Amino acid sequence: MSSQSTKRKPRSPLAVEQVGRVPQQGRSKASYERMFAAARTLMLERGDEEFTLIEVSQRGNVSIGSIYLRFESKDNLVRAVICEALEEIVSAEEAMFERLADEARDLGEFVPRYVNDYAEVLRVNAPLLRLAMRRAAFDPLISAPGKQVADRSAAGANRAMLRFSAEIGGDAALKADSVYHIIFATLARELSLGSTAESARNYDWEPLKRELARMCLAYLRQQP
Amino acid sequence: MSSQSTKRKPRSPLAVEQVGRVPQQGRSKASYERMFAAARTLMLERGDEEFTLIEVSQRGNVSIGSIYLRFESKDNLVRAVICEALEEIVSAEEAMFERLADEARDLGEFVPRYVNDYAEVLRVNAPLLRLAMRRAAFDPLISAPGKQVADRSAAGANRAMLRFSAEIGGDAALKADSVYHIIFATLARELSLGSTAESARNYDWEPLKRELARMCLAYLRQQP
Amino acid sequence: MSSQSTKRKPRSPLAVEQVGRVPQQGRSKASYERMFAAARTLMLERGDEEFTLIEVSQRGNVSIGSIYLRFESKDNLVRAVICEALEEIVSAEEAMFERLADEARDLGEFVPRYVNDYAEVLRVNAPLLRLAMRRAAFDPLISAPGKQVADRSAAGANRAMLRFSAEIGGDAALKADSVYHIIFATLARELSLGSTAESARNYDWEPLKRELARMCLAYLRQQP
Amino acid sequence: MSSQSTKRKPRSPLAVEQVGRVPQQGRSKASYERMFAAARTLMLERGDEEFTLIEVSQRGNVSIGSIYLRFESKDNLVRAVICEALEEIVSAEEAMFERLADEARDLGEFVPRYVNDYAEVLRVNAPLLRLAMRRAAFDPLISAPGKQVADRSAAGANRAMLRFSAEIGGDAALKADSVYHIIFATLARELSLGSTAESARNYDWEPLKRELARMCLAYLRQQP
DNA sequence: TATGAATGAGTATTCATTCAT
DNA sequence: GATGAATGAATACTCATTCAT
Repeated sequence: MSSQSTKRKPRSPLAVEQVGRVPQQGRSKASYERMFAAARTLMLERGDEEFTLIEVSQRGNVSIGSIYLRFESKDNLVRAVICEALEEIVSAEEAMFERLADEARDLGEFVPRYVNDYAEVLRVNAPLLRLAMRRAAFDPLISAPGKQVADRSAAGANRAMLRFSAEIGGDAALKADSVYHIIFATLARELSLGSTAESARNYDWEPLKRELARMCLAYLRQQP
Repeated sequence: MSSQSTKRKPRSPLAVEQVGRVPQQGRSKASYERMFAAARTLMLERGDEEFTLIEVSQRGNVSIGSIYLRFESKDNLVRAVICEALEEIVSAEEAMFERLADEARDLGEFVPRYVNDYAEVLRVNAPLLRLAMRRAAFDPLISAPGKQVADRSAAGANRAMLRFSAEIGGDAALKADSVYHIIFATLARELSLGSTAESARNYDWEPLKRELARMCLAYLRQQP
Repeated sequence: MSSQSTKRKPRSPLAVEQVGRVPQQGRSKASYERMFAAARTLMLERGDEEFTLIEVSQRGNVSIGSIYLRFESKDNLVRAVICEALEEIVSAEEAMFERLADEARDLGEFVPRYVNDYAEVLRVNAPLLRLAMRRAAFDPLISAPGKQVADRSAAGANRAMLRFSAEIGGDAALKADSVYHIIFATLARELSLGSTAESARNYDWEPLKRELARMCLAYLRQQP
Repeated sequence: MSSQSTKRKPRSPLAVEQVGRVPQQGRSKASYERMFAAARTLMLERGDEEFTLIEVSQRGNVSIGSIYLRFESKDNLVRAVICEALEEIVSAEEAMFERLADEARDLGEFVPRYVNDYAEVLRVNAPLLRLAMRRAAFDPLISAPGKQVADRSAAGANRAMLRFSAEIGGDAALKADSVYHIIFATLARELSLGSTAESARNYDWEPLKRELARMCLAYLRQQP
């Protein structure tokens, strides 16, 4: 009703906000940003738990107490960093789907572009996404929003593909869903989302994406 | 086949041996087995580092000192357990390929069976494989043998598929390799071999395998 | 009796006032009351130090700074609450002695009534009295007024008993003083005023009071 | 049956032993003694929790880890010290009762001696007994053995008095029990067992004991 | 060989108090 | 007067590794 609800974009489509309150005022905000950034940097350098609050305090130039003023625990600080990354991914995907909707006129155009663009979204966010997935394995406060992100992703991809259902032979919904899973699994693996053994991939990234798209297209178009 | 296989049983096709010496004699061997088994059990219960050498000592009924006599460090003990699991996987895969060679007469028979059987091999070994992949992300002494296992796996799959290269349209080698990667990625993801966020998968396992096989077949058979 | 009692209501017969200034005006006073009440409640719930000024600030709806404006420290806030309780005890005892003076006509009437009524006064104030005694063990700012309360108590009891000195055999003053000490010690113990090990007393309260009175009477009346 | 059960005095009549294992061998034992003594000293200097494990480690010349080898936690270390004190009190009381049994021929001899001797037992052990009683207020692992000690004490005193029941007028058992409670309460209070406000007692100790004994005797002998 | 007691560095968290606004 | 965000010192506990016996 008020101006509030009309102007603002709905912050966080994820149920993620509860972890750490963002202060709104100037100095406060700045100190919040510093500790958040310090934590983020350290997490990227070392892994999601391999850092000390003392380090955050020193790098971020904030007192230990300040950290506890915003985040109830080290865990919550870690979660906040991860959740922010999840939100960024959601935004990036949304932008990607909008772009694809304009550009792709048929399945043959859509699939390769989707594979490429989605790969790019994941690649850009891979470092924190890796931490997110690792942590989701044991932390429900990460697996829940993580699941949301994954579901959105799947839903977006399915919706996009089903715009071309006329081109799809057989059970279009089933095929689209399978395609999404296989694409995500392949890209995730290539980006070592899930910390794989062969992290230093020597298999070529570009050919894989191309063949992956071909495979999906062949499958989608195939009549039963 | 090689001279290697005639003289002694081919212990560890992997370059893994440096990690912990297996004593050949009775009492020593028994105590080695006990500490190894205790560590393996604890790793499966809690994760690859979430146990204490004291716990190994108690459960395995061996002294702390004994453990250090066989394994230079806790890390090496963990590595030994993981490497043994990798070897088991290699064996299981070899058995699988032999079986498939007898049973599958054409690509249409081979691909679905391979997907199924490989899925089973991975599923059975998933718990330790998960630990292996997690650890490989930061421990070169695991990522190296892990890479070997992966390469063997890929090579085996490629070789098997190329027996039917006549049925494959276009660049058979490229396609086979792509297929292998995509199958592995999809199965690995489904088994959470990389600790994914959506660990409690609600997507159906059986349909995915079926569609995965269809996709691969459609792709392989497709003429350029 | 004295000039003191005519001009103003005898606020605090104890040398306790230094601890926290009570503001006289409306809003200020109200906020003082709220923080005081919040502290008192928390102390009764958790013990005299087991609460946080942040909790006082939240429950009492006052800012941390306000608390420091009235009380120089957390310790002083605690002291203020305890001292108020001591004053209440003094009032209750004075009322009790006035009542007893009217009702008790001889030693045989006085002693049992005194034991009963004093027990009641202590019982009602036991929760904060317990905190007072605990703290007096190490805080001179509590032990001093605590001593005053105890001395008043002893003096009142002695004075009352000595009204019946004709009935007392031998050194009436010594006997009265001894009786007071023994009565207080026994009641205090029974009320766990001093945090005793056997806090859940199973010994019966009523018989003890009766026998305690008998013991005191037998002693007081006994000729040397 | 074995020599074990005949030679050894039954260690710890209290169910207290579970808190911290006493090592039996030389060097181990010595280090145990050092950390125990250091903790005891610190507790007497500062109170039962007002010390740091680092201090124990330094004063006792043992590593922090060693402390945790014997005591699972700081709390358990504190408990062990307190429990040992409780056991000493039990021994001292037993010795006292044996002595009194030989010396006291009638109630008139027994009561004053008992008051004196019991006062001495409590006085000697007062410092740790104070800590014991304080802690018993919130720690069941102390209140339980504390209750045992108190019950033994009461039972011993009752038994001793009832040897002279012929001299006691009326309900001897009730009177004896009342006398015990009142004596203990009075002595405990005088020794500030329970951290009293007037810790620096100026009332005379000796007269109180004398009058306390008189009071009890007058009461016990009084015919109903 | 085998033992297992001893070591001690390393870290998340709390909360009374201050002081810029 | 009033506020409440910021401070930072202080402390129990873990566990891989060593080495005297």
